[in-house]
Amino acid sequence: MGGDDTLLSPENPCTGRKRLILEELINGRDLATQLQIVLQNPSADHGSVSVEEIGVKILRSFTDTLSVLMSCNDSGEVCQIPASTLSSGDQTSVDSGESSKRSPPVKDRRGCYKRRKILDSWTEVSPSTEDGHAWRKYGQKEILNAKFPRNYFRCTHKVARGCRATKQVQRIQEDPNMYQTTYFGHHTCRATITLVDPLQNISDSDHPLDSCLINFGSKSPIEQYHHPSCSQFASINEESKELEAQSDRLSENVSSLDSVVVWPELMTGPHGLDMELFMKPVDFDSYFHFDESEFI
DNA sequence: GATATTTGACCGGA
DNA sequence: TCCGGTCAAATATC
Repeated sequence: MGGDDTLLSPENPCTGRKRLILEELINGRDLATQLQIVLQNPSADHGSVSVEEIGVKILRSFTDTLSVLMSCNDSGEVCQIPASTLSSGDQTSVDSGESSKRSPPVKDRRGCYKRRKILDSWTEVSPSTEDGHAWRKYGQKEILNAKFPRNYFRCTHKVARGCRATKQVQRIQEDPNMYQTTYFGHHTCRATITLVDPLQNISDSDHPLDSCLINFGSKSPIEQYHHPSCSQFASINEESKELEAQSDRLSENVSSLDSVVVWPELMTGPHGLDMELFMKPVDFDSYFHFDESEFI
């Protein structure tokens, strides 16, 4: 429990991918530098390399990186895309393969899910279940040998923005005034507004990991656990709601890049990636077009 | 009418 | 086979 070092552990299948990601990012950075030089001195002789060629290479680099990231994510976390969203109306075409095992009524799809793997989870004990996020309750279950039922919540923006964050809340038997909340997954619905500040915290701090602790302010839980990948993203203060409104619009465009940017370890690798690349908000869409549908 | 909650059914891992 | 996690229809609330 506690720190999730799965990303760093040797047996983690993502470790090799991380190396690939790093290599691709470094390659992309070098190509971008090369492009910058060419653009700054268009008249100079840069050999046979054209701007278009460099651009294609950069695009390919980003595409490869995203591909590796997506494959890593798929292996570690179960994607629970509802059949309705996959088929978008044409259920029979999608169902042709799986339905051979069992043919439930099309109307009743209850229980059709993949159980979550225990990854990316952390627990908090707090007198309040409030954490600044919008949650929607989707289930309640009596737990064996537990006095109180367990409540299941998912992010309100699950459908709208594909946010897969969920949590389980259970009152503590010994102290009914306290709630044990177990979080699963990150909020991708509003991660974009925290892209700059948390990373700056990391860079400014003498102890980068300290900045990964959750700060709940007045609602601070009695007990906190380190979140595997800087769980400050999971809690946003109330005063940030105005920012949130802006980020909501932005997140629809760049949510697919969240997992790329929030990796602090990418900035501290042996290759010494340029921190500015991550600190400054970059409008990638202005330069590169990503077709997210390719990864779904 | 839209959104949130309740609750029984269902599935899959242990 | 049991139990925990999720789905989705029914119901409640705004």
